Amino acid sequence: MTNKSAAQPRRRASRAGLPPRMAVAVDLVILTLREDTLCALAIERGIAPFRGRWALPGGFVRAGESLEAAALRELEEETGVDAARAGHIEQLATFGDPQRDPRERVVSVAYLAIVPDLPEPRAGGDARDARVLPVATLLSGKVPLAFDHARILDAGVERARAKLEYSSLATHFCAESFTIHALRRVYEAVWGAPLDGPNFHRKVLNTPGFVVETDQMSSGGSGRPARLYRRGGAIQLQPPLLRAEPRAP
Amino acid sequence: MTNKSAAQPRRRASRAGLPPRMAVAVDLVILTLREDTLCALAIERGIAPFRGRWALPGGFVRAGESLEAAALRELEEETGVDAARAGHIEQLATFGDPQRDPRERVVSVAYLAIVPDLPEPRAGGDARDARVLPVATLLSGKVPLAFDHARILDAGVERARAKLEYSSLATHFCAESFTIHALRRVYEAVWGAPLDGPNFHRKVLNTPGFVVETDQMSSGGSGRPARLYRRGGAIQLQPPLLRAEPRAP
DNA sequence: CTCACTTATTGTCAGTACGACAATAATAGG
DNA sequence: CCTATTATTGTCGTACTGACAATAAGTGAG
Repeated sequence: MTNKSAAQPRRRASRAGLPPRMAVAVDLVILTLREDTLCALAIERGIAPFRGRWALPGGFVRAGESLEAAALRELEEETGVDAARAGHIEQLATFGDPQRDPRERVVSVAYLAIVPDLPEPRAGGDARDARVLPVATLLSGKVPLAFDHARILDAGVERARAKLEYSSLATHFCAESFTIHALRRVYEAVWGAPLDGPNFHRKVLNTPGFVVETDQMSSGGSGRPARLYRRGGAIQLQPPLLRAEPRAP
Repeated sequence: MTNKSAAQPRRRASRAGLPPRMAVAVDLVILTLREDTLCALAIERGIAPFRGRWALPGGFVRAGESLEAAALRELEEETGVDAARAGHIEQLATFGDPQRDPRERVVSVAYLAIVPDLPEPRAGGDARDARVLPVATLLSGKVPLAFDHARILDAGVERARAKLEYSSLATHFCAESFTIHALRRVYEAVWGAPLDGPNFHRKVLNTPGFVVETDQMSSGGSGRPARLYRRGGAIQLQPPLLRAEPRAP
């Protein structure tokens, strides 16, 4: 050890000269609504490590491929959904604990994707099975997730919850056109709390650029038909749709 | 192209077997207030590439070192501020464009740090100079930043602006104890807009857990002495301190 | 010591937004 | 035609907001 400082008079030499190389992966939190329940795509791993455990879809970033491109490629590989059909995709956070992958150092950049009407996935590649499962099930601990994927999923769900307040993210859970009621069910599913129908209705319509009216109405259901709306141009909601805390009497 | 699928019967084989390794770095957006102006720490690079250009402080992640540990280590190396004295540090985003570093593929995880009373930095290591410069100057384009650091800095400033609304981040720009006026100057500097003093005062005191009263008063200035407060336990502000849009008459 | 000046803090007030909930509208099914 | 069901609009009291006036409590000049 005595030769260490002698060989490296500049204390940063080892860092600047020889940074360690690491594998870089992307993992995806793909959220969708199934029967008014917030669900995420999960993969049953067919190979070690964590063989047989559920995990988030993901894979390694290729040489010359941007992080976003890797995320979109994985999204399409695992779900068949291309970038156009994905409602929304954004970077979530990066997880780089030295021990998070038992094989070797892997730094994983997590992405959050929202897909309306996610098709039933098919297993393929390293996956033994692939399913859309309720987020509550995946986070309950009864089905332990591989790696640190429980933390990643939790971060994704929290991000979605927060962004519903001040962005138009909720519309990306819906199809091209939707009713205000459907939009409210998105909020209720993601937040896990009921909202007052009439007040929600008014707030959405009073938020400029959130939704735009179409001349079509919903059909088929029981009760009065509802007007259909499309996503408006707004990205940020002004004013935000804050989570209501019940008023004290 | 015809031999591509023939050579790889399993389309994932190359990915699962041989992920490319990349250098992983952390870059820091270190924000502080100097004379009511939002400033960031910048380094004048002493080595190629971008020699002579200003850049954000940062460095490579070491083997066996977590991302957060690398960020804290760089923070201390560049400013002498240890984790305890840093008001706040959080992961910002990860930048991984294949071309962002001309030498080789480098994936950089950016961190946002808030430091009250940032000491005047000293140049060292690869840096020819180190200074605390106004964010407006750094983002004006007059002093082009190295790599994609302008984007990173912009992301950091935007994060800080957003978080002032719904978190107690602003208190981390202040020293241990501070006046409401000082807190307001933080908001005004970061948002770049003046706020109404009396209304701000009331809002801060009506937000539970934002600040806690001390029994001390400010001294020395002209005018009535102000009560000193400390950071409260709240992390999220409920209700949030929304950026006021001027009321239409 | 008194007064002008400066800054901190509290008050006032009208307009607005919100949550709770009532009322009305529009369809389907019997 | 009647009822059940859902959509949409109204009502109302409270709370909050922004604009700004008023008061409190120091400093420094003379």
